[in-house]
Amino acid sequence: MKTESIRTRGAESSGSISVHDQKREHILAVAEDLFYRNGYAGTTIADIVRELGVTKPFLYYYFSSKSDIFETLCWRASHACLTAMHFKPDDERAAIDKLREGLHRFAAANVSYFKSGTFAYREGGALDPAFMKKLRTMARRFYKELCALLEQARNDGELDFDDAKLTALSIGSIAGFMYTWYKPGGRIGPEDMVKELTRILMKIAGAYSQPASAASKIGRGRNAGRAIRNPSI
Amino acid sequence: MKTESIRTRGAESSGSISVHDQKREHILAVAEDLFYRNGYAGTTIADIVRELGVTKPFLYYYFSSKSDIFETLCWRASHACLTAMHFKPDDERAAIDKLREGLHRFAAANVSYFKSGTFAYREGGALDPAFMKKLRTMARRFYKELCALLEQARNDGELDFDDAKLTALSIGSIAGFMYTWYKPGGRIGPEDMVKELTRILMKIAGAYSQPASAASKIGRGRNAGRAIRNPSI
DNA sequence: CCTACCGATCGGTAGG
DNA sequence: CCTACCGATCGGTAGG
Repeated sequence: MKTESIRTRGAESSGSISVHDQKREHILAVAEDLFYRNGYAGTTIADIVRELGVTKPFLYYYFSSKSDIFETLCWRASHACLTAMHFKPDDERAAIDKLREGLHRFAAANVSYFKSGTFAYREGGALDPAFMKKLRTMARRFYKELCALLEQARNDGELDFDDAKLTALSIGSIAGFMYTWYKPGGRIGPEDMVKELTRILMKIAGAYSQPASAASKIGRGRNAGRAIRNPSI
Repeated sequence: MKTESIRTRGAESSGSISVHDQKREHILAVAEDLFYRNGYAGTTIADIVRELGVTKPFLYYYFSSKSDIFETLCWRASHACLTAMHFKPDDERAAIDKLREGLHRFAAANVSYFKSGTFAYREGGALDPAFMKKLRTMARRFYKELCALLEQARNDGELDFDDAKLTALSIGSIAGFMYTWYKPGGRIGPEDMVKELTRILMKIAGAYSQPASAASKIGRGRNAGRAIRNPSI
């Protein structure tokens, strides 16, 4: 497969995965690609088994239904993306540093799960309402955590933005729509893509400065224009 | 069909729309809402006619097929959003000013068509390949025009960004994913939403300063709840 | 784990 | 002979 370079799940990479789980993962990988390309309703069980070279009852031995496969994919990807802003309660770092790390994790998760990361948003009508509710709760927590960090960092004088919620939604949107244009193996490799995306997300938050490695590229002073807008800082 | 949408919109605002076109527009409005909420495959002809309180043959008198309805909606919205960066050849203004106007038009079109603006991306599998090709050509031109303006304005010393294509795609992503969170009648009215979105888009491009008028606070929108369909800028 | 097959529901159209 | 529809049902295909 093409995209497993970034997605390193523990058991899978250590080789201790059972044959049963291997077959399950293969079904999931093929189904993920078909759902990504043709949508939930546009993908039939017959499509999946044809691509796998197996029969329908084979598939139904591993999964109870079409939605079972879809929800498994959906949950994995959404969980990976939406827990990026979780930090341990004893993490005492500055808000701006936690934000930068969290947004980097968020960008990395979205690049890694670019096929299924936003299934929940695009195919909400096809999902079980109870399952959707759990995903919505997780998404709400993500935005709550992101908004809190944004406002803390702004109070610290590190950020410049108007509306926290709208800023957070814009950040989520860049990752959420990435599936329409990102393809692995393109002009920009996955690692550089994550770095660039993180920079753009920090830009939306109105970060005054970038990490030293990136700041060297800027010829014209960033702080000159910003300082005029917010003389209080 | 696809090109008559402009004529229909003009007649709509002047009040001289025929009874035939009124009924056609009513079907489109109901179908747009259902496609938006349940997706293309998740919406049946039976759903649409039930919501309308008519029969299927009534609907098939106005449209030749389910995809005919969908493509009409898709084309209108995509056309409105993706022509935002068109400027007359004799427009001699500075790139930064054209960019700001174009991004404002783009934000306004996406707010106005928040239900159907990104049907083409989410439901590509359901659309006719030839139709999809026309949409992709239009999208490519949008990004080409946007990239050109971005690079011109950067050469003028007005912008600060790394990669033009990635910046343009990020700008498109914010508008493209807005359908997941924007609802008219929310905390921020449509006019303020367009202004704020435009500011955020300019921020991604690395604009050093904002126009004075945009510094106004967002809050109680006067026209909250009324979607702006025809933003003449 | 396959062959064979089901209940239901889909988009689209017949005659009047 | 046209328009604007209605009650009933078509052939094909979906998930299971």
